[in-house]
Amino acid sequence: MANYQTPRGTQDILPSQSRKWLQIETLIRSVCDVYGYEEIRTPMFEDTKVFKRENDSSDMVNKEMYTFSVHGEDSMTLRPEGTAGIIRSFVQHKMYGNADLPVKLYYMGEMFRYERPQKGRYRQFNQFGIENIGVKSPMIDAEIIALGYSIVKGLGLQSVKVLINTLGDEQSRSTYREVLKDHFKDHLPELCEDCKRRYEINPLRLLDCKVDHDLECMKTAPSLEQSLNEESKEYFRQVLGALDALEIPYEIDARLVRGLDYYTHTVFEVVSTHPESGTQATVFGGGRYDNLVEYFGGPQMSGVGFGMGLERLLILAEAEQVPLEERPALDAYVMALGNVGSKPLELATEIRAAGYRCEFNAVPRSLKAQFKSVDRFRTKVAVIVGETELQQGMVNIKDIKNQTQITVPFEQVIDTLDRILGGEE
RNA sequence: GCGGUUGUGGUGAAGUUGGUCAACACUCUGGAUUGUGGCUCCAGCAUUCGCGAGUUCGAGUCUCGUCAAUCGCCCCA
Repeated sequence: MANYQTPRGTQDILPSQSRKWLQIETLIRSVCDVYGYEEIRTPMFEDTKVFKRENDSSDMVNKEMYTFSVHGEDSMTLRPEGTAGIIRSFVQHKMYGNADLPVKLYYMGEMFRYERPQKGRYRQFNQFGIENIGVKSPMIDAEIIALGYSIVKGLGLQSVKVLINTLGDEQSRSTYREVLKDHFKDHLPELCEDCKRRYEINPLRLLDCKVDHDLECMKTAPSLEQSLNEESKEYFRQVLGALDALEIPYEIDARLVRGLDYYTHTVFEVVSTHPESGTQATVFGGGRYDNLVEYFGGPQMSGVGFGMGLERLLILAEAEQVPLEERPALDAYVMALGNVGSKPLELATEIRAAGYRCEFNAVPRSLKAQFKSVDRFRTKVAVIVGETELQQGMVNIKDIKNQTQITVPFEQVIDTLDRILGGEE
């Protein structure tokens, strides 16, 4: 028969892992809360046009999407990233009319990309991200980097660094595009196949090619900086100044241009330098977008945001031995000796109602086996229901740590637990 | 989309030039000890080696296909 298993590039998150997920998610939500970002939940799929924008040349948009159409309706696509859906929602609900700009949103959830899976790269993956829309300020660019940075640091990750660059405003950017094309025009034959393709669709990406890295024409390529207008330079200076003031270490990486071509001004990427992260080193990355809101039909309004891959965060947390939560110890385990009917379940229910984590023995088992369960659950108190005591309305309560045992009437079980468990905290 | 490596029980894994019983360790289950465990001792736990074909008298071991994981390229969170 068929062997059922998770589809390629997807994974089951089992309880031992989901505890860690919950821990990370909780940390993220608390940081967002402090920074005044509120959660937005948009659909898992959108009209394909939301993700496939005109003039967008990235491969992600071109071929890595899960696109489908059912019952002859419009083409839909499983979201490959968070920003597009949020901007769509921002415009649809006219959030630009909000009295308090910027609008500060965060999202967390599954994203889908048809790619070849690798460590830290899956077809269904979880991403957390924020978008700050409506106010264009270098202070906000720095603020969101600080937010992301504090999550990474809050998790205890050490080996990360912030890479940052600026693409300048629309004008600077297109000026540079032409300057670059001009420069490489005579060197086209030397370039690799990918670069020839990039030359046409997105010359900016020529700069971070790994194959042609050492070519002479790469080294002599004009830098983006020369094409920046004064306004763009000043903007970037202020972003860096703010990062300095916040004592966030960064590295300016002139090659950093990022994949999505809606970015303007600041782009950044926080990468891990830990060997475990392999080639999938980016922990979070993003940048400012001046024209996206307008593209979706809103007013001319700038925004800035980033996306963070949670699987990677988890991999890094484990690689750096960050202590993640274990299953909490059990407060009480109700053991059954002989024929005691439903009494263990009754007691367990009562104990649970009192707010204690409690398990009970449901099938006839030897005392030894039951004590093994007690040990495995790291139980604090064993409640032992025996036939003899049951007839007298009594039950044994054993403090596992101190190895002391007393016999009390049913009515005093909770009081006794309160005393034992309350005393140790 | 391209190239490399790997795939044996719940877990970690041995498996020699293809030749009966698929080692060992941990976990788990039961017993010694039907009502008080964590030590010890004993016993049990893979009709089967990712899946499917093929070669062979015989395949975990060879071939092909397929699925998956992983590393690198591409791309990117």
